[in-house]
Amino acid sequence: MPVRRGTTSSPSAAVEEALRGLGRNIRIARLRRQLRIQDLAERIGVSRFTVADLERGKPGTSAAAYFGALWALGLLDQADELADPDRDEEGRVLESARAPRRAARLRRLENDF
Amino acid sequence: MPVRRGTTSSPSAAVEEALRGLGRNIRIARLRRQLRIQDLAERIGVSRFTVADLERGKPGTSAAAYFGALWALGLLDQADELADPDRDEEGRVLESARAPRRAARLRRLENDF
DNA sequence: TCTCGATGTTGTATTTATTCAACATTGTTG
DNA sequence: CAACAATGTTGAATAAATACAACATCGAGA
Repeated sequence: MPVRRGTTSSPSAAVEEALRGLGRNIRIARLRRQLRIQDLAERIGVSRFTVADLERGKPGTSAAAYFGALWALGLLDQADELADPDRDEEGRVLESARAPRRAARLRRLENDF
Repeated sequence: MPVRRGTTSSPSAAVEEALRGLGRNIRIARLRRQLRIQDLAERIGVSRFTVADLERGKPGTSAAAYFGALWALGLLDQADELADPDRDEEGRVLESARAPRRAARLRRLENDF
């Protein structure tokens, strides 16, 4: 009986789409820099097959391969903004709604939201 | 003799750092939403161990796991900007400075690295 | 203190990614 | 057209990710 393997067997459509888009962008950036797949692979430290996979947006390929490609293309700094807490408006709202700014020290919270 | 495995054996320091940062951001976003590791894992479709790995920034973890976490947290749309060709100034300059389309010739030009 | 829930840690089994060779396909240039 | 370069494709071997159980740790309450 095959063990359930959610990651690669059925990632959500949104994730697949996002990874395909990222792969396309990486390929465009590589071509603009006139690098062969082999060149990019050597800079990252993987085989040309892995680079080909990642340019197709293969979900199971390691995050290090994708980020390594960004690094080799001089685009890694853009990754710092991903899920940046300062830009996570929803998260900030949720947090501040449950952790009052000042008046929480006098008595413990009794509301259960 | 062990086969060379660049991806996970020695990703560049910049990539490791970027992935650790992404993992930290994902963890903060999860905590703000009051989700347990287990909750996030179920939404993504992986085990709690994989989520724990990705929050530590483990390089070898699949891109689908990272992106799945972003998706589960409602942060996946930010990934569209990654390596966006429209924002790749260097790439655009390189391309416009040259007429042809594909990376066909030029093997003597990139001797850096 | 004790219990409980969440998370960390470790060892193992299974599934998968990764690599590579060989060959096919495509595109470019002479 | 012919030759070459880049990339695509397939099948097999190996290394690694993933899942899981079991146990440890840690903090919050009662």
